[in-house]
Amino acid sequence: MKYDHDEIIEKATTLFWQRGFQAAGMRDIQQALDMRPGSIYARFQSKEGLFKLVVEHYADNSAKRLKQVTEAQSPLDALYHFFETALTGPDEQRYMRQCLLVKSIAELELIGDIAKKAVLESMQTLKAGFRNIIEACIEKGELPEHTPTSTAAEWLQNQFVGLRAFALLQDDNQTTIKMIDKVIIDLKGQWPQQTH
Amino acid sequence: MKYDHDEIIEKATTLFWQRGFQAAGMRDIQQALDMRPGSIYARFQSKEGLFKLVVEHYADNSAKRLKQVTEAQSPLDALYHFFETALTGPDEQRYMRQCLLVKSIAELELIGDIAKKAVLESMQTLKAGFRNIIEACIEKGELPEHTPTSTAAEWLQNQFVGLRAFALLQDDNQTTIKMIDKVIIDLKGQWPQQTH
DNA sequence: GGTTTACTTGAACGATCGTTCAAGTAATAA
DNA sequence: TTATTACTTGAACGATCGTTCAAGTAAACC
Repeated sequence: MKYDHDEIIEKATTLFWQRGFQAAGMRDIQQALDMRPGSIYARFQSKEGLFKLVVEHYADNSAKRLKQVTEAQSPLDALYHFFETALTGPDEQRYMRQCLLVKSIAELELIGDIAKKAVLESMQTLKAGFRNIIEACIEKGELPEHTPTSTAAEWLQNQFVGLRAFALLQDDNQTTIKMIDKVIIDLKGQWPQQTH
Repeated sequence: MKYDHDEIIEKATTLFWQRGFQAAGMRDIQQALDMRPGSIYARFQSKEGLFKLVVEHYADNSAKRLKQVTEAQSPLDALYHFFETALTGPDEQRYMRQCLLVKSIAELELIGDIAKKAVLESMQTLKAGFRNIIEACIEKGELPEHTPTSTAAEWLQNQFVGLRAFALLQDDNQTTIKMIDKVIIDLKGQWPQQTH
């Protein structure tokens, strides 16, 4: 085995993150990984098989970072910095502002069933991660007791998705930070009632 | 001229909306429009040229609907219904839940410069539309005077983007409506201060 | 030492991509 | 009536797509 597995996955992650599944051609992949087609197919069976591993690797990484937020002394502060880091990176890493999973959802129909399943399951994993953060905030008294955990988790993930699309187009970090501030304000704010 | 221009654009819009720019192949387009390649190229010069017209048509349409919201007796109620309509359509029109522009942003790098410009300009148009709605709400006393118009407009557009991605994956309309309720609550809520 | 296993190479495959073009048609202008 | 214009047709182009495969290499196991 000539090539290191983790190194391959990381290089592939960068490429798919920058270009998306469809636009990253096999020849791009071959060049990025410095591997010949036969090697890639012997290991990963197909472009989709490689992408599936990339998605899982990405989701694992994201889940780990959300867990760190949960375990911080102030989960709410940590959440703020998590958003800030994800959304205001340097320009040469601008592609990272877009969530790989969300980007993949946009092209979900042409990805293939195996990787599609991996994407949707990863979204569920992240949602659970956001939920844990909310619960940690309540436990530490940073959010009111009556905060509807499940709804707030879905809402928070949703804010994250929206902000990543927003930050991708945004040149001014100050504006992005203002949006993050608003998220924190609204997180502490009112929630819709069950009854209509 | 055998084919009606508006009809062509509308059929093309449906196809691009469902599939995206990249995934909609020329042969799909030929079939959807019932036109041969030569006809398409004589009129639109390229796939990108057709897509540009589709984007502009879509943006015009959206802008028109936002203007109707602005002119309603209760812009805030109208805004609510605008969100509801866009996000909870029937299942066979699920593709419409995704904003064509946002979907296009995800594949902005492989679209070509002409259509790319059209997409970004259309986003600006819609942002202006949201801003007008905010101003109308303030004028009618449905939102506080001190609401920061520009920030709120960007925020509102951002919520819309996030919700469309959310609703695309969401089977339960009740959950989506809860999210819309939250948007309206937060729109009336606090806004981040300039100072840090 | 021989066999197996896991991986690697790179030329080549068929399919599909966006696009071109010579030729045809029908309406309008001169 | 002829020329021009705007559009239409469908076969075909070269490029690129994801993938295959026969052949080679190197470490592991018996």
